[in-house]
Amino acid sequence: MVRPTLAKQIPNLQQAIKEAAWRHIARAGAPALSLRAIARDLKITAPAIYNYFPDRDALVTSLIIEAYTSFGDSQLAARDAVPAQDLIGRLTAIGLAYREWAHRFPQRYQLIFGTPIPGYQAPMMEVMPSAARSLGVLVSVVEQLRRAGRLKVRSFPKVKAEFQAGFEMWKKYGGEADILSLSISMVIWARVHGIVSLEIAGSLPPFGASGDDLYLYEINSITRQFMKE
Amino acid sequence: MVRPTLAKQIPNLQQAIKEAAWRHIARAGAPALSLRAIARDLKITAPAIYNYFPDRDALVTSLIIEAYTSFGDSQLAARDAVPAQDLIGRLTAIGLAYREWAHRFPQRYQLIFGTPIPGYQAPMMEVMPSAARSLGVLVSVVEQLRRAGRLKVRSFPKVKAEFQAGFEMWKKYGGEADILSLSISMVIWARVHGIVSLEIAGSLPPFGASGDDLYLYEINSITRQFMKE
DNA sequence: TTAATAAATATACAGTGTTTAGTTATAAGG
DNA sequence: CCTTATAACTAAACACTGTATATTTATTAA
Repeated sequence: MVRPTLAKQIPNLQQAIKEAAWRHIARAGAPALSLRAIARDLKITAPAIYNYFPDRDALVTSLIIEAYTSFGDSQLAARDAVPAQDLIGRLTAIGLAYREWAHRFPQRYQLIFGTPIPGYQAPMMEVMPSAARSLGVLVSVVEQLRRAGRLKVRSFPKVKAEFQAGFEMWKKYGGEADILSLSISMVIWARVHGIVSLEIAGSLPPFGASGDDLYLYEINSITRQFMKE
Repeated sequence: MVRPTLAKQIPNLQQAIKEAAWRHIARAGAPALSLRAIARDLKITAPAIYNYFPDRDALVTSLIIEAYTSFGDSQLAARDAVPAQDLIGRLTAIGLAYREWAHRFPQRYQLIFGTPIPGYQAPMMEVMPSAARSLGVLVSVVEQLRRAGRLKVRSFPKVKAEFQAGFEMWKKYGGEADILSLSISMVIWARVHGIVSLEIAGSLPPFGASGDDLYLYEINSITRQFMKE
């Protein structure tokens, strides 16, 4: 006396729910995500979704993890497409891939790095692995530059003492990296995020012929300021 | 046969609605803003608000303009607190004031620069004046540096041709400024926004004893990279 | 065949923004 | 002073939302 099959017409409902959610997000943005609209799409009732996700936030968390994974894949692919010796080339490549992914999936970018769902706060414990994997690509390249003695920083602000612990957690997921590498990665991330988030919000006009000249300028500023050679 | 007074107990309902809205935003964040909750606060019914704002988005727009004004005030005050001769000092001052304001009013910062209201898109025509006034403070200092021949840029990416027109609009509001000054202001803005937005979202740990060392580091990076002397 | 059970539905509740119709209060004109 | 025009407000309803509860359906194992 156990369980019946889950599927009638739809073989994998859990997956189908997420796919329908992505369709809605792509069309109307993350805030417009509605369980009832998803249910209508799949010709089921809204409470049926609760068999696969405890509540709407859990669905959103699941989507965020998927987005981080997609983002991380593109970061890894960009890094590994450049020879391991060419660290500056790798840094540039992941920088460009960062913007490219964000522009290809602006709604996903806002889902991850913005706060587009009203009362939602991402549960760090669940999201951390996929988040650290994606942002860890940058850290890994910076760390290798540091080990090669090619970091051009005389002094750098230290993380506040009581946050050192939380910072150490990153090391677990992102591979063994020095605090300095993590800190510099944060600055780089902030700079890149600054431009990309304003671009996506439509607050920055496109610079240059293909609209990415300002971004390239910043990527070069970063390498010139922080890296030797 | 004309019009009656608008107020019974509440002398200025329009203002009272906005104040109640700010209270809710400060407590629960912008996405939690609810016309019915505001109405409950003021002991009126929700549709009564429609006598003062055509819809919820109009109320939000009004709040955004108020926020920009408050932000602009703090920018102007910071700039004018430093002697006009000390342009680098002025640049540093408005940079610090930017972060200070954002940390004092994180909800307002997200209201302006994030996208915290589900379907809302700010109407540029209405918001532009107050937005340009506040961001124009940065532009004005950069422009004065340019006129003094103290901009350290060999080449800088140009704004895409078809956006030149929209860029010219900024000049109307932000005072007469060269396109180069506007462009450099954009980069500076993006860098500052990158850190501040991540800080406010809780994604950046505090650096240094008072948590602003990383920000100071970036402000100095900006002046060292773009300005002479 | 029967009993167990996962999965779906039906229904309901409390909340939202907004529309419509009707009411109230005020101020001016005759 | 009293009527009338009208701005401002309320009451009720509509179409939504997420979610809880109870019930039904369908499947599978005993």
